[in-house]
Amino acid sequence: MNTIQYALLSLLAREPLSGYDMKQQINLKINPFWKISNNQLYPVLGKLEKACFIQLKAIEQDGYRPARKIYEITDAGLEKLKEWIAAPSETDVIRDEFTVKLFNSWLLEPEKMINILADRKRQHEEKLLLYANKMKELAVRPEYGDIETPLFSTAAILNLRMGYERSYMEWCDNMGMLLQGSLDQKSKTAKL
Amino acid sequence: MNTIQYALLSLLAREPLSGYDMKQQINLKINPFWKISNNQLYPVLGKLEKACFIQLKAIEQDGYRPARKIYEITDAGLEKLKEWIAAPSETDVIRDEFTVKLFNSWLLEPEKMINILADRKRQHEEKLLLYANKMKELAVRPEYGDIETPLFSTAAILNLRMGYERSYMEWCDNMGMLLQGSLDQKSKTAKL
DNA sequence: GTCTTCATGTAAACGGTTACATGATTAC
DNA sequence: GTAATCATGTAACCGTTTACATGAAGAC
Repeated sequence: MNTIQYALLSLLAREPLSGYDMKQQINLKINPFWKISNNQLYPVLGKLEKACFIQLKAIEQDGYRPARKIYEITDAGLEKLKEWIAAPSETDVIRDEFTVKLFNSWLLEPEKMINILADRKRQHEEKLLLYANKMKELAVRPEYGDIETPLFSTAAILNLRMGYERSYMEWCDNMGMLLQGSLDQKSKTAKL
Repeated sequence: MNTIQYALLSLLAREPLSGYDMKQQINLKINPFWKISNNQLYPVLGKLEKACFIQLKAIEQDGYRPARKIYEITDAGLEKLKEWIAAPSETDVIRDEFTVKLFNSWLLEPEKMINILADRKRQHEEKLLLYANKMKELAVRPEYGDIETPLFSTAAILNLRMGYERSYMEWCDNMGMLLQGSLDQKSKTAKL
């Protein structure tokens, strides 16, 4: 059992869903947390069904549209999931392409680097706004604040990711100022 | 060309290295930024050599030890690397197993969750200390502060990761207090 | 006598991405 | 008439992990 399989169980622990729904939720709604493609999704659903952690609940047909295979989690699946979440996790290696580029920033003219940092900040600001908007949507729901509802967990993830985006933005600012300061000093020395 | 190949070029842009050295630097020294296994490393080195982005500089033999194949970056490789770092990057999806577990925190007793959060905070504190120590090592070097040296880029990555660890720790604290507050209120109501 | 380090490499399997396929409908 | 949405699925490939192999020296 790998993380993506537990992610699917996590979704079904909240409500019965079709494969299509799960993909949407992972890629869009729960976007801060994982990603999945069709090719992974359908075989993995098959595996989970074979292992009796999920089962087909219904097949919905809405007019001309393709049939929707709705899955639900089984008792065994819920048990498996609960076991997993209680087990300790290592901190994962963050593989961020930008960091590798940053490792080479000394090869770049400071002026270019300042622009790249400004761009980068904008990207993280966008994400922050996205999360903030999702948070606003959650805050008006009546269960908001109740720690025993799924909503609480979703809000917790959003909070975590908002903290990440804010710290990234702060870093962009600091780096930008550092480089700018270095440039200013250089032009001063050149004048003298 | 994928990120790991550019990561190897990045290392060779600083100094000639053997495959073994590169693995050590990626997995240990530059731990905050990527990871590589033998199976990926040696075929990828072969590819880079074939593409003429790196070349064999020397074969060192130190007594009984296996021969070290020292590689260096070519002009073409440096050019390719510079092109890449100037090109814009998307923000990568952060795949963190813990986040998926967090998505299920509503299934867990708050007491257990409080413990998990305390553990998690400890993990990130350890990483923060690790980065802080590396930073101290860099700070005493004479080139420190000069934005045109590799050291500056390394320090920038450490700064970024330290910000990440700090924001994670802060979030752990906030989440812990929220849960604790909710528990206290519950026991109060129970007494009345 | 077993474990670790140095240094190269390979085999097999799993995880994940990109692209394609179907077929009806709605939107521009 | 082209593109997007809904909903399932497959083929081929690339990226990554785990495990194994060699062989000599030094540490416990």
